[in-house]
Amino acid sequence: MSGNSEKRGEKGPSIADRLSASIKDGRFAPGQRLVEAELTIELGSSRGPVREALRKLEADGLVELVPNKGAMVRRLSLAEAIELFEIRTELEALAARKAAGNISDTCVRARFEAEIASIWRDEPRYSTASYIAENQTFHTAIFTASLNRKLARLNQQLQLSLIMAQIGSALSTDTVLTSLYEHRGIATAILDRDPQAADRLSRAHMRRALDVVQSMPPALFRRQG
Amino acid sequence: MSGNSEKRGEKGPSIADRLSASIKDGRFAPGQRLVEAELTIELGSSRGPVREALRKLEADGLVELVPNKGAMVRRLSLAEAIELFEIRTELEALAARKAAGNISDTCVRARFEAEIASIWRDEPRYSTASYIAENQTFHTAIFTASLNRKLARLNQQLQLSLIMAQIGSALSTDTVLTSLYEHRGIATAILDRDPQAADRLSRAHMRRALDVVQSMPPALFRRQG
DNA sequence: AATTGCTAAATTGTAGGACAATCAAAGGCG
DNA sequence: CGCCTTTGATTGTCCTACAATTTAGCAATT
Repeated sequence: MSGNSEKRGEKGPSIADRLSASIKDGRFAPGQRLVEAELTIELGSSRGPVREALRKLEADGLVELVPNKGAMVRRLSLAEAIELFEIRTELEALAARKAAGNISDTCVRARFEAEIASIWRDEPRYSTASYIAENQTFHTAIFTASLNRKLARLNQQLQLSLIMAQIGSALSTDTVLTSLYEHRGIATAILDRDPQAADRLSRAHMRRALDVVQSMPPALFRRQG
Repeated sequence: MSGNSEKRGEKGPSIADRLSASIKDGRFAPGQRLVEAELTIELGSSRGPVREALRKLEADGLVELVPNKGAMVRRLSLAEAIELFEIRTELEALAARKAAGNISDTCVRARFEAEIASIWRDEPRYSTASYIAENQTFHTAIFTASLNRKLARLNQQLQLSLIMAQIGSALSTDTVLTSLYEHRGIATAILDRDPQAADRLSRAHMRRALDVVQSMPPALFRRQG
């Protein structure tokens, strides 16, 4: 029953990676059920690996797993989004402080500058999708520069991508522009080796982003929060 | 090949729970290899569930999974322990602040007081093992009182239990006593609805605990860190 | 003697089939 | 109309088998 035989020879991305990509792309919509048998066919694999992949994605917070019911693409309630923002505020501020402390290292600085280069572009951001990607890249760059691997891993688990996927469509160009300016401020503080400013600006950025999220139409979130 | 047939009727703890308990108890030593076939016999299950359990424990940071090599009980390097402390400091301070803010709620207060009751006992702590358990209970109580479920889940993933299991044997009674007094200070600040004090005392507690960890013999940690 | 190369064993990764356990909906009955 | 039973779908688990990979041991060469 191996409909596709093209994957024998190559070591392509793992099952979990492919599923993860499908979710982030929106190919699987939030709330959609993920039936093991279907994924087995879709991914050309067997139930064992599919189950393991689902467990991994659950740990990453991308899917919700209900015993004896199955898996579905996770959809955050407003309350959950707020909880995530609270945590993220602290971790992001910590990462920004540490990044500012590490930025004297030539290697760290070079990599950081390269990764955030796109924020200095002045052309307006027409596509919210591309802004979401840029936003993700920027925040990840800070966590990378913190040189705390566990912190960088937690960044993945805090589902910024999920939140953005849920509210992204409702972002105004104004919001995007403000966010961009704040990014520049944070980046400048880090490059200036100013941990205090990096901490302060990072927290201000998160607070404003939370305000934006809270002003979104409730329909974007799962009810019962 | 079901050596044990006692689990058919009852819904006892899951495979992952039993493995997790075995690791935290120290029945499986840090660094020990966990071979799927052996666990299959030991747990009276089959390879499928065992593999899924190992994946879950990896996500919780209890075991290390190397592709095509297998699983081993995780052993932290000193650098990893320090990274975890950095993160934990921020999250614990956040949890303490929020707990202090929520403690006016009668329900939250009652539960919190019940869970931390043991810290008011004045008898000396002879057994480090029981102190480790008491310590874990105390910190978990704070995270619970924060009413941020994601935060409570992260608490589990920050492997306080692993760190304690590694260094526990080398703890002095002096250290234990100091820690106990600091716990009382934090608890008092929370019960007094004083977020600022809870934040400050929590950070001080973590800083001192980190100092203790850093003064431990390096042999307790995995090298290459 | 040390190093290299090869074979063999051990272990993981995956496939596929089978069946019990559980949940959700459909239908029958008072 | 509401409650109960049945039925179907899906997950949870077990089993076997085999390919892929790593590890260890042995042999041969330098």
